[in-house]
Parts: sequence; structure tokens; C-alpha cells
Amino acid sequence: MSKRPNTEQRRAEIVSALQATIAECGYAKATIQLIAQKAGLSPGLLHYHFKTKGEILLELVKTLAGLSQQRYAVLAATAQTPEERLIAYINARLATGEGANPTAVAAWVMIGAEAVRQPEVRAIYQQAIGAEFALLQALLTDYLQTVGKPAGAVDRLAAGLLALMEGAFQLASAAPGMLPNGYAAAMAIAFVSGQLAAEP
Amino acid sequence: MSKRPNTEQRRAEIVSALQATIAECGYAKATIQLIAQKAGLSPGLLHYHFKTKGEILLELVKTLAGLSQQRYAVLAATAQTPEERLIAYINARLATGEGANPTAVAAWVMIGAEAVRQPEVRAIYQQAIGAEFALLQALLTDYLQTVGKPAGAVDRLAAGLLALMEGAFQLASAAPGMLPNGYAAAMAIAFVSGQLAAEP
Amino acid sequence: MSKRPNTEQRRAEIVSALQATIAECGYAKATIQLIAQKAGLSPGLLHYHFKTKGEILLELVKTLAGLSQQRYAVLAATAQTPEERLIAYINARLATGEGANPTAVAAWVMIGAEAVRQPEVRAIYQQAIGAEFALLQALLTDYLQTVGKPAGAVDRLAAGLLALMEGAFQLASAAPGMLPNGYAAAMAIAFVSGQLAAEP
Amino acid sequence: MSKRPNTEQRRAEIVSALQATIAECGYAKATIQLIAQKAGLSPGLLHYHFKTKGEILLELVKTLAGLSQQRYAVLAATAQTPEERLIAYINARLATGEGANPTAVAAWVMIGAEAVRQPEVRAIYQQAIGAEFALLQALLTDYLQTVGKPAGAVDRLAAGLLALMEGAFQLASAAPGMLPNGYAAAMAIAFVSGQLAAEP
DNA sequence: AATGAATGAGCATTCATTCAT
DNA sequence: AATGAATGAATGCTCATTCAT
Repeated sequence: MSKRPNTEQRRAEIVSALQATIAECGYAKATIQLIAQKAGLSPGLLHYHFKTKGEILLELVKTLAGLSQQRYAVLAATAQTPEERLIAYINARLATGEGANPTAVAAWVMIGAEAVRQPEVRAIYQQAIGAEFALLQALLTDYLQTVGKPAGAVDRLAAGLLALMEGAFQLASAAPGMLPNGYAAAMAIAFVSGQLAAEP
Repeated sequence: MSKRPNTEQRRAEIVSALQATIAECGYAKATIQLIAQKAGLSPGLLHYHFKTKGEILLELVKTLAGLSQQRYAVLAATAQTPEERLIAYINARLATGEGANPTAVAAWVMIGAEAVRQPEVRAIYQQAIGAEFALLQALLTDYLQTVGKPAGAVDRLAAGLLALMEGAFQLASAAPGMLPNGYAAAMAIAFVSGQLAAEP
Repeated sequence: MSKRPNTEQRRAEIVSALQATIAECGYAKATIQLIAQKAGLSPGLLHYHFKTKGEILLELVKTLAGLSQQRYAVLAATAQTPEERLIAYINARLATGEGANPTAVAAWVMIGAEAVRQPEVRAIYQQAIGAEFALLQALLTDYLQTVGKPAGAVDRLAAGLLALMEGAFQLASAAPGMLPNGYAAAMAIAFVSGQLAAEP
Repeated sequence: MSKRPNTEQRRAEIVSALQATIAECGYAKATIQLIAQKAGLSPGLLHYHFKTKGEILLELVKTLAGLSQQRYAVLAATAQTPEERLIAYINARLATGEGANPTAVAAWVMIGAEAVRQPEVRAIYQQAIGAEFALLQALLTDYLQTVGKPAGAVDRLAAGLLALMEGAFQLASAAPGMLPNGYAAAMAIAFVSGQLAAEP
């Protein structure tokens, strides 16, 4: 008698199409027409499932942030020691190669730029950044404790690692191939190790 | 009697107005009307001095990149040792406080996002990144030589520092106040110091 | 066992939802989705019971006009003399308080505006206005006969009363609270009484 | 060196085109394209001179209200006695024939409907209604004083006249030709006269 | 009878660019 | 050099209507 709702699936398709489009053209040039075309849907349908274009963006940010969380859940299960966990985390986020997702990275960079000016995007972006920051703090605290080092500078250390990661995303998208291969993960790990040697 | 051309001044005013506007609204929302209004000029005049909107952006990227070079010229004159030069450089780019220029930083972040998709912007962005990278390589090479360390990992070290700086810019613009005060300069310096202790 | 058609009930529900919506948002903003939502039905079902949106409007006009007729049927039964009938009629249409129906009044005003441009709405609107006009003529003729006055100006008198009533509806909807309380019914009755005294 | 602004003239042309369009199609169907076409201008130009469509409407309401005021200024100069002034006023607003402006009347009716739901339109509409009401009160007070009658019911009398006038506009637009010719002005005057005879 | 997804034409609005002055 | 009106294509969004289920 009634139609079965397929809203969730359609919404996912649309969000996925936005990710692809935004990675390629940026948010402003990712027009509804273009997204719809990439999703194989009619423009009107996008507004049936999402009230505004901004709402699709918000959903994408949530999805991307969730992806990061999922990766952590996976790695946390595998790694044994705090050191392994930290290194696995860094590799999961920065290592190029098999698990790398350039589209998601490029989309994330565009979202970061959008966050500078759209308060609503900024709010969710900051939520994601905050979660990542807290996770890094926890991982670092565990690690430092294991090696018998004081946890004094964990905040700044975590912030530095976060900046290194975000900067690596930016440079990978806007200046691909200009920097040494695989520098980001290596340097992030070296950064942490260096701090251990340097601290009293 | 003679009409002296004020083209150069006008162009500078327009570029400056674009910087202010882009920092506030992003490039896409920085309309010719808005830029003109912020510069106190008429919209038509902008197209008299610049053929297209993109041309103004290109000029801004050059200006911003040049600003960085100028800062180096200043610091290179003051600093005595390679270590002082390196630290002065890092502080010049990352230190918050007196010399800090949030508008330029925000504009640079937006330009970085624009570089992902506009090939012409990307070209100049990469030029600026390349110059910064080369400068960092030179500073690091000098420094390592002074302390008697091998210059093997200079490339990756420079790339890591560059990423940390760009990431710090991004986070300062999109998530202001979320991270510890002054972490960026401190961590950049700690990053370099740590590598010295760690390397054989 | 047998499916009894609930078409008539559904149609009434839809028309009622249109009345509520039109009173609140006007006809143009009364979208099918909104009406359906207010009726607790699905949008598709509205087009099952009515071919077009305009058809629902036409039905509403008929309903509203019929309501007026019903009120007359009720009052005609109660009132004894022509004077009582006339006053009862005026009160039924204009008196504020218990019997007042602001939603119907507001909807009627919107329909009046719609009638200016939609020929099909205009036709039914005019039918309703014509019926009211005829009723007023009859009531006035009876009344004047009773008091021994010539029925010469009955047409103009009825037209004037009609205009006063429609204008009162308009002002009640678009400028509520600006005019003295209960002025409309009082002035309509005074209007009629005045004519008796004035006529030779 | 510079272009001479023609903004005021263009704005007037646009408002005039809206009046013509609104009278014919109503506000919702008066699209920017249609108005522009009727004004012989490009659609974009309408948004150069007015920020939004609603702003054009607001300007039209002001214009129409101002027209009414102007008519009073003219008639006030001509008429000698309070009675003449009152009758001249009624004729100026209601008399069909030479001075009549069906386009303005139809536009006014549509605006009245729009006022029911758009708060901003309602505010200006009520301002116009309020001015007209105050004017009627003044005219009636003067008149009643002249004929030695108490001014007790001036408010309700003025409200009744106002309703009669607005209703006459509505009926003239939505049901043209259905009512006796020239009934409105005649009945308005009869209404006032009747009250004199009736009051003690 | 009923659902709700889907369509596509139409809308107000924005904006880089042009041009007459 | 400078102005500001003018253009028109493009965009996000709305909505009556259709249709498979």
C-alpha cells in the first residue's frame, strides 16, 4: 500500500557525491546541479532529502569525522602497547599508500577553509578537531607514562602533532609531489621520539 | 599639469581590500562590489586596473609571499648565528603577539584552499611554498653544520616544519582558541632540537 | 468486508486544512505539502482526491459560501419580524464574539484577493457575492415595506451594506485592533436606520 | 568624468511597473521577469535598484498612500465648508469616472491581501489606513460641529466609512459590474447624512 | 486509498564583466 | 582615471504534479 522509504540510502549517495565534488571543485563551485549529476539524481531530489545545500555539507563533515573515529576503533583493537597505538594512529592518518583516501583528504581541506567563514561548519569542524585533539592527548599521556617521562607538555605536543597533520593534508592537496615522499608520518613519529630524548 | 598615473597605488589599494575581504568572507564571497566598497572605489575601476577578479587574487598571493621574504631579509640582518636565524625565522612566522597578522594568515588559508582547485592560483601558491621550503632547507643545513650533525634528513625535516606551520595557520583561523597559547612556535623549535638529540 | 469509500470525509479534511493554511499564509504560500501536513495526510493523497490545487480552493469557496447560507437558515427560523431578521443577519455576519470565526474571515479575504486574478475563483466568488446581495435585497425590501417606506433605493442600500461588510472583513484581517470594537455591526444597523429617517 | 545617477527615475519606473503587474496578476504572480519586461528593463537591473522584490512592494505601498494624501491636499484647497470638504473627500476616493484609477485600486486590493500575511507590508498598510482614519475623524468632527451635533460616535462613524470604502474597492476589483453604478459614493454620503438625522 | 520519492519548470537573487559617459 | 548603470548567465531553492509501489 505504501512506498518504502529509501531516504537514508539517498542521503548517503548525495553526501558521497558532495565529497567527490567538493574535493574536485571546492564547496562554492560544487553546485546542486553538479552534485546531482555526479550522484545520478535530479537537482530537485537533493532538496527533497536535504533542506539546504549547507545541510549536505554538515552531514559530510559528520561523516568524515566519523570515518576518523572508526579508524581509531580498528587500530585500538590491533595495537598492544601505547607506543604501537600511537604509531598506528599516526600511520592511519598520515601514511600514504593502501589506506590513503585522497578524496576525503581534499574534501577535508576544503571543509577546513569553509570553516573559517561559516559558523555552522566551523562548529562541527571544531568538534571534530576537538575529538582528535583529545584522542591525541590520551595516546600521548599513555605513551609518556610507559617510558617514564613526565606528562607536562602533552597539550602542546598534541597540538603540534595536530597542526603537522592538518598542514600535511593541506600541502598534499595544494602542492602534491613537492615534498619528500612519506615525510609526514615519519616526521610525526620523529617529532614524538625527539621529545622523549629532549625532555629531562 | 601632467596627469601622473596612480595606477600602482590603486592596484595596491585594491589588493589590500581583497586581502581584508577574503580574510572575512572567503574568496567566493569576496565580490567585486564588496571589495570595491571596502577600498572606497567604484566597481568599474577594479576592472580598469585588473582585467579579472582572478588577477587580483594572483597579485595578492604574490604580495603575501613577498611579505614573507621581506621578513626574512629583516631577520637575516639581525641574527648572528645559524641557530638564531632559524629561531628568528620560526618566530617571525609563528609567534603570536606584536608582529602577528591574523588578516594575512586568514587570507593565506583561504588562498591555500583556492589553490587546491584553481590551477593558476596553485602555481603561484606552490612557488611561494617552494621558496619557503628552500629557505627552510638552507637554514636547517646551516644549523646542522654548526652543531656538527649530518644533513641527511634536511628535506624531510624542512617538510615537517612547513606542514606544522601551514597546519598552525589553518587551525588558528578555523579553530581559534582551542589549542594552547603559543604552542606552534614552541613546538617547531622543540621539533628541531629534538631531531638533533635523536640523530646519531 | 466491503471497503467503504471515505472520499467525502477526506475531501472535507483537505478543504478544512486549506482554509486554515490560507488564513495563515495566503493562497500562494499554501503549498500542497503544507496543506497535507496540516491535514495529517500525504501530499500524494491530495492529488488523488483533487485533480489540482485550484480545485481545492474552489471547493473551499463553495464551503465558505454555504456556511453563510446555513447561518441564514438558522436565523430565519428564529427571527419573527423583518427587522429582527435583518438585524440578526447583520449580527451573524459582523458581530464579534461567540459566533465569530476569524479563520474563515481571513480565508475569505485571501479568496477575495485571489478572485481578482483567477477567473475561476472569481466566478464562484461572484456567485457567493451575488447570493448575499440578493438576500440583502430581500431582507431590506421586507423591512422597508414593514415600516411603510418606498423600496426605491434598495439596490444601492444593499450594495452599500455589502461593501461595508466586505471592508470590515478586510480591515479585521489586515489591521486588527486599529478600529473601535464592534463598530461594524453597530454601523451597519445605524446605516439602515439612518436611511429610514432620511428618506421622505 | 562620472555617470549621472538616474536611480530615482529608474526606481519610479520599476514601482510603476509593479503597480501595473500587481493589479493584473497579484503580487505572487508578479515575477521579477514580468515586472522587468513591463518596465522595459533587464531583470538584473531591478535588483540593482532594489535589494529585494519585497522592497519594491513597500515602495509601492508608500507611493499609493502618498497619492491619497496628495488628493486630499488638492481638495482641501478647493472646498469651502466642512460639508463640502467631506463630500469632496468621499468623491475623490470613491467616485467613478474621470479621476478614477482602476489600476491603483486593484493594486491596493492586492496589497491589502498581502498585508494579512507579510508583517512588513502590514505595517505600512496600517500606517496608510491609520492616516486615512485620522483624516476621516477630523473631517467628521468638523462637519458634526457645523451642524450642531454631538461628536460622540465620530470614531465608529469614521471606521464604518473606512470599511465601506475598502469594501467598495474590493468589490470593484473582484466583482466589477455586479453592483449598481456609483453606489459607493452615494451610499457613503447617505450614511453620513443618515447619522445626522438619526442622532438626537 | 494511500504513500512518499521523484521530476522539472520557474522563481528571486547574485555577480563578474561591460560600457557609455 | 573614474563612475555607476546595465547585462545575463548561473545558483539555490520551491512546488504542483506524477508515479511506482
